[in-house]
Amino acid sequence: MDKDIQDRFSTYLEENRVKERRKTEVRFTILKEICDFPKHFDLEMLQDKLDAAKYRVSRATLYNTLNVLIDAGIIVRHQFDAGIIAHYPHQKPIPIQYELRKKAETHYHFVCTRCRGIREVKNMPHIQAPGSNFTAEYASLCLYGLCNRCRNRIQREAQKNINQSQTNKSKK
Amino acid sequence: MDKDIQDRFSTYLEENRVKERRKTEVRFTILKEICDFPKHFDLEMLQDKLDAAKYRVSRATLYNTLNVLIDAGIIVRHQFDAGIIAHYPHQKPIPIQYELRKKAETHYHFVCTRCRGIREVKNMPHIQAPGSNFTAEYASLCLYGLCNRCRNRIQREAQKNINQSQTNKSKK
DNA sequence: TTTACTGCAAATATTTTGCAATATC
DNA sequence: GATATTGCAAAATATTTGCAGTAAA
Repeated sequence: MDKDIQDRFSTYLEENRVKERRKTEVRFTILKEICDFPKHFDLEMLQDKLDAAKYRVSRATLYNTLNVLIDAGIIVRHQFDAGIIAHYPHQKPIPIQYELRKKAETHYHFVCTRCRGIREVKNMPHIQAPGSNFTAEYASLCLYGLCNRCRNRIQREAQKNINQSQTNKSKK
Repeated sequence: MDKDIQDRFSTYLEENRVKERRKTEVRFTILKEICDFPKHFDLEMLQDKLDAAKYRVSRATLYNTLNVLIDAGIIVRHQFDAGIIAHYPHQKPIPIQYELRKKAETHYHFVCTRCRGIREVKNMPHIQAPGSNFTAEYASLCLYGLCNRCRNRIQREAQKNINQSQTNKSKK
């Protein structure tokens, strides 16, 4: 499976779609590490993984390689907090995530608006685009809402507040 | 319609969902300008619009207000180039776009992978999420592909290349 | 009168670029 | 040998924060 992806990347580099592209050890090593991630990953995770493998790559090269891989159609970029999640002070945005496109195509993403957890949901919903004159190559669907844990937590907190206000009333 | 949105913002500010929030002239003025945009807009466009209205607002306040509006469920954030568009040197990413949530819910977005144009498509495709145990509040669907103009342009260019290589052959 | 909001400038974070050295074709 | 890639550090961008002054509750 990894082999298949490496081959596809090879073919892309041979194609010279954008300009002449070269097959380098750095690019294939980065791709190899990417293939090992079970889910999506961010830049820092990738950097750490390469460090752990004692393979030093500069940040600039990492950004460049990720773009080449995106252009090759091998990985996709996700920005999961775009949408309806506000960025408040001291609450850092979700870093941009990357994922093998092959994997991304088998599921969709559910983002909890409270804890910001990202859950992969296996069954891709059926999307039926109405008659239109463009060719969609790729669809990105992100659902926002509350995960079970946060929904329960909110309910418990609401209950606690009600209890408290009743206690306060009886004091008066 | 604007009135309705202003009222909803008012209600949100009174609710103190996150912490105490205050109704300020700045916030309502920004929202008023936002309501005027026919489509999505980015931070710079909003800043320019406020400048044109001779209304000075600092950048920090603008970011803060946008987050408050997102949290209030009045606007949504879009990052249209997350996905399958590579960021090459000298090719700036599409700036983060904002849009009235009400508007966003009536259409979806199609992003051309070549010219990066964003087209709103009126008919929202029917999305049927399979049985799952979370409550989706909002769905963001982005389709990537080639717009008609770019598809034609690519075809023309391909044809030109074929013609050229034939001319070269006959020279030899 | 308490606490949130605002503007400003500085600090952070993120991504890109210019250039010299290196590797691929 | 010509040109793309890489690493490094500096630059450009984008966003956040600290703080002092102002305004809303």
